[in-house]
Amino acid sequence: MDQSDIKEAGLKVTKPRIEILKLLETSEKQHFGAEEIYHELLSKDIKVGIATVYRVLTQFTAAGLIIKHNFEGDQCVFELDRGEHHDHMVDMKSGKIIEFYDEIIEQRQKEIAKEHGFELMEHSLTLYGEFKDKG
Amino acid sequence: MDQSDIKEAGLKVTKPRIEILKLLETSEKQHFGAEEIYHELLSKDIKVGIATVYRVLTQFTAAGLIIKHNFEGDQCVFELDRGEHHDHMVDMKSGKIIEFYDEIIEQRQKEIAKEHGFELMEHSLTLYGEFKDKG
DNA sequence: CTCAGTGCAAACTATTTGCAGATTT
DNA sequence: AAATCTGCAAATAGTTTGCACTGAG
Repeated sequence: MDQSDIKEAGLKVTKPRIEILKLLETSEKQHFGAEEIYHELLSKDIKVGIATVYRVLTQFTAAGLIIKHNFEGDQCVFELDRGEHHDHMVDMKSGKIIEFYDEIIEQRQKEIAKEHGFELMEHSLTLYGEFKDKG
Repeated sequence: MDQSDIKEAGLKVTKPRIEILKLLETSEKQHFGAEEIYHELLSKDIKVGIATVYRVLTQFTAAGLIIKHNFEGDQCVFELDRGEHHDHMVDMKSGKIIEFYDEIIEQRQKEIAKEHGFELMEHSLTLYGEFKDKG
């Protein structure tokens, strides 16, 4: 359950932390901006400060509970780290984000890094475009 | 020459524009942050305001003369658009950036987009890590 | 001469931080 | 009780904008 993840991260189990993690775990939507999380909580009558949201997100990111993304645009986006790496496709009209994983690309990245004497630590691949309507 | 590119973009040929473009065209370094460009010009006794640097970079980006990147971290990075698409490897220690291009990855991206009914407009692939010393 | 461009300072947006009081353990 | 956490407001960093003046065409 939520609580244990928080505890294992060396953090006290507090309301804001429980609620933020719960939101990320149980929402259909997977990607949230900080302000978005903040408003989401407020709308559920959970009182938090935006500063706390940012602090918690930073701590969760450091603890590896969540992942922080720097997509195009001004604000960062967070998602639960479910342990399975994936990349993203971002719909520039609707803002919708979907995930994908491609073994060939993953492999090539490793090879390219190796060819360049580059120790690969992480990578970010994002496709920007638009989902075509299916009907 | 510089001037014509600026003119073709529908912009007047002014000192700040000429100098910013020249810097990007002639520097060994290919990637610059806005503040970095600003200080680079000041150090050459070219007086500009930081606001002008931002405005010019925005206009050049809109005109397709340069490309704006959102790497990890707080600030955007600009580089001349030499017309050849490429991705980046960023050394997280030194900040050094090198470019690469891989046809296999490019192809896979197109295929993946197609499979998802996604009209691909642009993409961003960045590898983060560290260059290993060669000696 | 006209309109776009510039510098400055003020405004903004996203995010961070100091601090005193509140909570977790 | 001790240490961490929180909310608030103030501070930052990067970037943008309003405005009166300057400069390109």
